[in-house]
Amino acid sequence: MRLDILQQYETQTKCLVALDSIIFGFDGEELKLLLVKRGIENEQNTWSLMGGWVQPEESLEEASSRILYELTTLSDIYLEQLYTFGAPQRDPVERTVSVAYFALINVDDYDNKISKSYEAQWFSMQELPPLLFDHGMMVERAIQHLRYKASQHPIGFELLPEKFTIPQLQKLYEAIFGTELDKRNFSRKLLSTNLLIKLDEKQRGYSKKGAYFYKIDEEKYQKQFNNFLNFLPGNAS
Amino acid sequence: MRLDILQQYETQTKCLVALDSIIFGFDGEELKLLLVKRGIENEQNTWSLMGGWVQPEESLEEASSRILYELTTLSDIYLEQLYTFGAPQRDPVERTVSVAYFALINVDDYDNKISKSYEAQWFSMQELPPLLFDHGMMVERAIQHLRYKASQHPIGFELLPEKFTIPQLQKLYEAIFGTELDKRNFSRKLLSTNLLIKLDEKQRGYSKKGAYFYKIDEEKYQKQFNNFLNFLPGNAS
DNA sequence: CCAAAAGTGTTATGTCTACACCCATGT
DNA sequence: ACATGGGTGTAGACATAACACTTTTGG
Repeated sequence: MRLDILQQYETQTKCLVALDSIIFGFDGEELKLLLVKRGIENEQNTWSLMGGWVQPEESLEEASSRILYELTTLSDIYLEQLYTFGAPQRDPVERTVSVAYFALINVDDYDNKISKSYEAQWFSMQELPPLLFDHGMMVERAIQHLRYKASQHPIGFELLPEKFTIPQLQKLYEAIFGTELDKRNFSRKLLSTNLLIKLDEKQRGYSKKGAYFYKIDEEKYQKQFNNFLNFLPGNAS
Repeated sequence: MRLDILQQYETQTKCLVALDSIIFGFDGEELKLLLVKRGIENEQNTWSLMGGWVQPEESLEEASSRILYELTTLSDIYLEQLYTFGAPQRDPVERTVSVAYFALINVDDYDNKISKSYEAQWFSMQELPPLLFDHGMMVERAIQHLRYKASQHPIGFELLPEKFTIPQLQKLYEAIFGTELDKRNFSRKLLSTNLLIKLDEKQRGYSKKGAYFYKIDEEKYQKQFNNFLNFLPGNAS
């Protein structure tokens, strides 16, 4: 029996194992996706998700943060495994199983630090270019998952700067769900979680009156990572 | 650029890609897990999830149904990708990335047809033996996911025979959530979905009065695979 | 002073929860 | 006739959804 099993290991064909990151950002108005240009075979200059290979001594999580760091020089990013894609012909060069991770970053944190070695660009979710391989499916699944997560967990904050206003947050949720929300209901629901701390400072320049900044109550946020809100808008029948 | 990329493919280390199935069943009283005995190195006679290797020409989904079929001779089983486990040392023999799928089957469908080549056995979720590798983590994640799914989607039916009674269904949900539910609220909520069709036939033998059988309205069930119930019990604060 | 966005309360509606009694039948 | 599980209704609490006016201030 023991030998049988060890022989089994030897006779199996191995696959390349890749990672691809669906990187969402928010610029205050629109939900964005970060893509890189990748030339490969006759798909030269196709836009693609940021990806890489898993290294012998690293876990999948480690690999995906490393790859994200290589592109953005950001660490401590919200990163979650999404789904694994392994259709035999998904990569025409060679069979590759790809584990997709989805990441949320604040566009402002990123913008300056962008590594020059990648041709990377933010795209509006409404105007995505054609994507490499099955990356379109990955993005589709990621947006679904983002909607679910945002409705159940206070995950939306990950996409905003440390200090943010309620109207900014509302715009973010409107962008994620592709719908309009009532600002009175929105702010009441949100504040009722007691996860937001109101600051004395107001946002200047955007509106005349100015909106108060809030920050997150990190402590409660960590503890209370369940039982959040039902943010599904009124017209979700 | 093109050559660079192709070279990259060649220089990457490949991994074994395995599949493991978390197979849930329900016997009318308890939620069960189907495990197989697997002797390997000094872990001989350890219980393990049913697993296998992905073959060169098959997708991950195909591989997991094939493996499930090999064990149960059942096809058309509810099967969903759960998570991919890839810690470098998770399999001491050789680095293996394992894609975990979770499956729901009706214990009655299975029992007779069980393939003799595997030493397989149903275990109560309360009395699981120690499991191989990181299979315990897989099971933990699977039960969490089952709870989520069962609360959001009419997925519980997959674990029951074609004809079932409301009390059976309630027992199933109680087993999944590890809690007691109010039968009046339960049946009202459930029937309000209009996904159940009441049959003329009554269950005999279990109770004196007998409970009516229901079956699922397949058509609606397929269409309405969203916006199901909030089944979280009253004490879920 | 006016335009533009911020901020705030109330009411009606629907949903959820808790709870208790009668029904059908096999023994 | 009685024990066992099946089946049903209601009232109070709570959450949601719809809705409009006042405030602030830069230009």
